[in-house]
Amino acid sequence: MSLDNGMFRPLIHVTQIFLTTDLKVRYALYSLLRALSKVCKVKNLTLEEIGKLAGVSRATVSRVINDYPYISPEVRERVQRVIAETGYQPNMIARSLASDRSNIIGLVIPSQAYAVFTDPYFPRLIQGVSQASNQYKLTLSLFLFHSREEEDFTMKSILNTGLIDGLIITADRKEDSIIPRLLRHHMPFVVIGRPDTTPEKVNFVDTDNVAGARMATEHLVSLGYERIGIIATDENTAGDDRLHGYVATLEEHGIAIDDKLITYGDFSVQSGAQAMKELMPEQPDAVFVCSDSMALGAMTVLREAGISVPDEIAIVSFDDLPPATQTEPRLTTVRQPISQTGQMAVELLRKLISSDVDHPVHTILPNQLIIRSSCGAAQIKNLHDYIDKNVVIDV
Amino acid sequence: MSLDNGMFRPLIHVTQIFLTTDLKVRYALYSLLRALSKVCKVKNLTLEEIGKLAGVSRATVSRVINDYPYISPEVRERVQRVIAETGYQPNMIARSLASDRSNIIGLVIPSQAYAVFTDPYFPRLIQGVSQASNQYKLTLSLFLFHSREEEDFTMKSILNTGLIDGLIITADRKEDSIIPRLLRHHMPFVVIGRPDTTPEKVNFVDTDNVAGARMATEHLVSLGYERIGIIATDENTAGDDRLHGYVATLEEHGIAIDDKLITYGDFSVQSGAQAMKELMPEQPDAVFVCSDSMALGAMTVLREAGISVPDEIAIVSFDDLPPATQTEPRLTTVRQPISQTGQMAVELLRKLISSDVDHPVHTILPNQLIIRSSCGAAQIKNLHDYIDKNVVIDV
DNA sequence: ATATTAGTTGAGAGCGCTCTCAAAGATAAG
DNA sequence: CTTATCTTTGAGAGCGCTCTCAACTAATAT
Repeated sequence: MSLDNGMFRPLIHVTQIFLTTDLKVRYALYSLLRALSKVCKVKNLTLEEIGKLAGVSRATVSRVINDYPYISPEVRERVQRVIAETGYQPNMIARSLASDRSNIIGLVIPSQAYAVFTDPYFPRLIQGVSQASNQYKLTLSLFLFHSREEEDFTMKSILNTGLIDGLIITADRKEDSIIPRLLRHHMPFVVIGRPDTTPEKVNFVDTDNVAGARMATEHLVSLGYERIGIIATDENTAGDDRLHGYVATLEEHGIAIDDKLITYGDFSVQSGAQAMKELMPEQPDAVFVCSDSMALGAMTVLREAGISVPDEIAIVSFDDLPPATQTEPRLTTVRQPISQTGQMAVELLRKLISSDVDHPVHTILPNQLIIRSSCGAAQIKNLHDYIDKNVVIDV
Repeated sequence: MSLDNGMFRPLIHVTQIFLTTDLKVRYALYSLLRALSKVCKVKNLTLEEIGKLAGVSRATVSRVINDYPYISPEVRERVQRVIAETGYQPNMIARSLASDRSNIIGLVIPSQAYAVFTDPYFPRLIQGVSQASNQYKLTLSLFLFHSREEEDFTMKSILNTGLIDGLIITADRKEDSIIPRLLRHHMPFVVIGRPDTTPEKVNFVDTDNVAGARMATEHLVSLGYERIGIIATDENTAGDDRLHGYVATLEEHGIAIDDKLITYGDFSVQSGAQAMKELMPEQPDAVFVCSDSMALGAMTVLREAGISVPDEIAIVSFDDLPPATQTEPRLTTVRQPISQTGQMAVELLRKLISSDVDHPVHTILPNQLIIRSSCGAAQIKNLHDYIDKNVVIDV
């Protein structure tokens, strides 16, 4: 780039300024450089230059930075001082090229479902993944897709350009999952939520949806409810597992399963409202709603119909996200450790990337039942009966 | 890595397989490679190897890929065929190192405010940014911070390691903004929302909050309301601008500003409820609530108090996010083009990165007034009076 | 005493790309 | 036919790191 085209553009790169061997001159040049950096973008220092400043070779500086043993204390100290003084940080891209590892992981959300941008579940999950990424000095890339062509194109580049070390997949489709493709490319990845196909070959982190649904249903049964409906979801395995937990619990208690009491939504508020409208003619005395968002919709419908919660119908939901404490009455719900799920996924992915894992790992995190007002427990039962590590009373 | 440690680990890297000059042998080797790739991770092809397969040099392949002119049609065709057959994609990291450009941009959310993970505004914004990033083949990195130390550390690495080409900043703090730091480092960046300090030096994309608030307030005034309250926010410039539009409009109509009718929230549902409780003793006949989320909280409080919307109090809000159509009555609200804001930010950032922009650019996108039921317009006015490009009637 | 080992450093060869430069052939102009 | 210009290609020098190898010193074993 010549100086005359676009005078004073903030991109004049200054290199090779440290080639002189006189230490005083070098330090003078460094001050100059610092002054210059106030005006324009100055090229970052390199290992070589730090080496020159510290009077050692590039290799030695690299060793100090990467905590290799076998460096004399004096040299290490000298190099570290220069690094501290200059604020040097190694160029990630060069490092990636040389080490064949970018320290960039991707969070992929293949589904284009409306709920992905609506349900507070995802921000929370992203927060957990982000926090763990920061902690482990990984750069987190986010991949959302707005059409199948876009997904196809972007996935191709993720898999072939070598930029991404590994992936975390969430909200995958049941049909046409992207998992086989990842498996084929031998890309390290962790799925959040139980994969629908070949879970045995896949590393995943999930919460114990069956046990969570069992707790919720058991709670309703123990409170004496008998016509217990469910608003499940049929587009993902979490919904399947929760439905399964519900069915199993009722059967254990000898309560017949009534298909008319089983409805489905898609995690959105509207779908919860819709499902509750389907359920009302069946006159359930309690409903296990498989997400807080759907419970929000369901409760709005009940209020409009003048049906009181929990007096005429009890509600227990799933997630324990902010909406759960903003309803009237506040929701009894199964708390998922969402942020922790994201963190565990990152930790597992790290192990996969460094080949520390030989066989697929399945991490299942426990859920808790949070008892508030929507289930009617306060009116009926002595709450002290519920003292249990998996139950929190927050009436 | 030796073969005997951890047999068949999927990381055996195969290189230099194309060194032979006999074309038939080379193709045979390629088939072998493909078979091998079913079993283990095979090193990606390189420019050099594609060149060998096409019988040209690395430089020529690079030219084909980067659409340089001055390539003979036959050579271009031949190279493209090899690329298509092999599915070759250039290694992004090597490309970044050589070109000093990573094509990675960062989305930074410095604020640790609760609302960031709660207000549906952010998912929508992220969606817009992501969509434009995909479109322009940029990789989007997400930077959320959970503590000041984490922010400090991560920003340092963003600014010094050369991984990130440019940043999009949103939800910046008013106090202790990160903008000066970015300016000092000459990092290309675009702010979403008007920056509080030195906006003249900063590239930003914002929606026209003043005009939006004017439309909302004007609408309420034109419907005959006289005691018009506001739930603003004081932690960011969007709130300032909306308050400003509200005040200006009332003054223009000769309506005295009553400080008791001005309250503040923080975009959360709870804060909206809280503010409405403060407002109720003042008996406003209409309230301009500066976000849908806060309007949600406000309307819950009103319903609990048995105050009917819009019969006893009219509500107009801001955002037009999903909650706006899920309330009863549905919200009259100022629609922000949130996704488009994110897209514009990416487009502007691209220009900044390639130094196509000399002076700071300020893009202000127009908002629309969406008239639904919560303002009482349906009962009072002939809606056809509102035919205007900035007004949508959706009663 | 010498041989061996451990500790400490630098030289230098990559990683897979981009981009400049020069060379060679083709074409147009004199 | 020569000279100038345009088109087309390859060689090769980086980009800023990592990592192997070899060299040298100092400490320990034989």
